[in-house]
Amino acid sequence: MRRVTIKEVAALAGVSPSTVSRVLNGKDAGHMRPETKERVLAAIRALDYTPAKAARTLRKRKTGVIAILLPDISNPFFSLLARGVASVAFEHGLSTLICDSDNSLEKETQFWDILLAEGVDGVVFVPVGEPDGAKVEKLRRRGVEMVIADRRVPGFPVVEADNRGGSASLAELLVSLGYRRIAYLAGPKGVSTAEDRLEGFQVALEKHGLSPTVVRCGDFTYESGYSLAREVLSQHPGMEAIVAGNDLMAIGALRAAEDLGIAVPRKLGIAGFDHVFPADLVRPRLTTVAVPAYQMGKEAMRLLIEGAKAPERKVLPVKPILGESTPRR
Amino acid sequence: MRRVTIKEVAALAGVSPSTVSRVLNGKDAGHMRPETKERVLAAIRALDYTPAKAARTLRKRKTGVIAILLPDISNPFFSLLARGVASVAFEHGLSTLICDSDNSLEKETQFWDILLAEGVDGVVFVPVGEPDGAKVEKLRRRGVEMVIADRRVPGFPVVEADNRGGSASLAELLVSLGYRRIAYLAGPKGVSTAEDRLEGFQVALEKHGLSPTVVRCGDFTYESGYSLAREVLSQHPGMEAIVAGNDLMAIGALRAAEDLGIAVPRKLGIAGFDHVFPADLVRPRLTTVAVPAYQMGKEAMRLLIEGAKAPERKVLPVKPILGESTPRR
DNA sequence: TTGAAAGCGCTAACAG
DNA sequence: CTGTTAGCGCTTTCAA
Repeated sequence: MRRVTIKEVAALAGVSPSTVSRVLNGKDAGHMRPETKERVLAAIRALDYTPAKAARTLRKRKTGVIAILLPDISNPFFSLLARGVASVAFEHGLSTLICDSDNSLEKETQFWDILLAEGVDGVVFVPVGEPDGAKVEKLRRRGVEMVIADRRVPGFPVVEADNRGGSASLAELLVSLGYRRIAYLAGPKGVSTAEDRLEGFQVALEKHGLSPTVVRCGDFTYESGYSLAREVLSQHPGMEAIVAGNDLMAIGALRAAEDLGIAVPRKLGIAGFDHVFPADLVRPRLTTVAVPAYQMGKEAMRLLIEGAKAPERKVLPVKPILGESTPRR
Repeated sequence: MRRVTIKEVAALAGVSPSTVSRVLNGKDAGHMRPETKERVLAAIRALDYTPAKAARTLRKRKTGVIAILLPDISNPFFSLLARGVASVAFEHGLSTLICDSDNSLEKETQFWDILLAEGVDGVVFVPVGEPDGAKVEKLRRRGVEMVIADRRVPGFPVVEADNRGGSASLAELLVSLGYRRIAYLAGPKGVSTAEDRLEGFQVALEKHGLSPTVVRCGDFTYESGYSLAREVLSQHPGMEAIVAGNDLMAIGALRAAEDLGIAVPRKLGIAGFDHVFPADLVRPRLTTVAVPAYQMGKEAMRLLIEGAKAPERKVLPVKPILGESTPRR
């Protein structure tokens, strides 16, 4: 890749490289002859010069690149979150490296080394499960800033949704609609999002002297929602509602009910969490809890920029959405 | 960001930096004492050393980073495509910079400068519309490899779907089902994908002495599908089918019909293109044409790696999917 | 207000 | 088989 260098620009403008560098970095405040500056700018334009970031990085020890490491970019929740991160990064002149760990802890671990080599200035991290402690510790020692999004990891700043609260409201809603026999299809163990939602739900039910009739664990995918729901519905014929840890699983459950000939919502209520795009596409429309994924990405990136001054934890409000998958009374 | 350097490793291993470098780059084939190599490896492990990519880049004039510049990562078609690109890049030890132009030509243009500064080795490019010729030409002059995906740009290697063929098959299908009065909601002008699909459809209809009753242009979003369909359906009460340039628009049309109280498929047939995840979620399930987005990403990345040796154009086969949104007869 | 010089961490000749 | 040397393109003292 042939490059125009700062030297060539300097030569054309009849100045030294340092002068060009000063113009490039805005370090000419007041004390540079406007004429000189103009000559430099002209040379830059003439040669269509773009400074090499690698050289700059080497010198400044800052890459101007941040990474977002997440489980699956084709999951609408995460792609929205990623857009939020990228938009704030872009505003601050930072580039965004999107790293898709493909729901694999192993791949995630490999990425830590890549990010370290890449020398990213910071990372917004959505862990697959329990992250590799040693690697993460190494990053921290090396001074790479890190903010966790959507899920908690002890000892790191985090931006998350009010999962317990949202889940509790959802439980209240279902109870008020008259549902009693409820199956809960949770997300994966060890993921705070999944656990908070389940606990929030259970605690709220207990206040009414109730508890989920069945609890099963899935992995937040459409497929796991489908198969768990199928299983639960065949084993428990009188089930009144299925509540899933996220919308994708809830939509899987909806399909399972459909395939089993169980009418939703007449015979079975279904609810999810997240309010991703597909939740409004299915019929009946999903009852769910809206989580501001895009804003979560933005907030996470903001915390990353603020660094040490930032709060250790930011909780975003959520909002229950009453769809048509849970009418009754 | 404190860094362990190659010098420190060399010192600990009691060798010169070049020796460490040789180990790092596998340039020790045969002619290095195994014992020396072992000492170096031990030192690397002891210090938990990771080479600085910036320095390497500066020296080798290769970053090991490729970019994928696309209109919207939260569009399921593109996020799948991006995953395909990233997976092949990962296999080859390349990092992937995902650049979301947010459907804006201006932002897209800004990205070209960023990518140039970043010094990416190559770009998989899904243009928003007609790309900025000057910028793209500059990239090429600077030796940045580029492959276009999904849409054609004259003069660049491209991986695309058989849009004309797929659209023609779809037209045949609809005709055979008995549809005659058909509205076509096309994608944006100037985008080859949109134009090919429209033309393929028209040509196939003409063979039967037919042509679309109405043709409108949208922008491939759910919203544009919704509003165009609403308009068309109110203005042309007897319309038998709406065919959209992609699934998102088709789903918008489905919602419009729903809101207008027009029964699909009893009163109106609807078809899309792409076969993205949501197409199977809506009811009635969408009749569409499956485009292998993930594979398209993979192929694009492969072309990028093969470089000049690669074919100039690769067309991926598509497959019509008969859903429930177009029964009849 | 500007220039000269040193060096960020690495690799690639060229010696030895 | 391994070390020495000279940069890659930029920023940043320090001096003028």
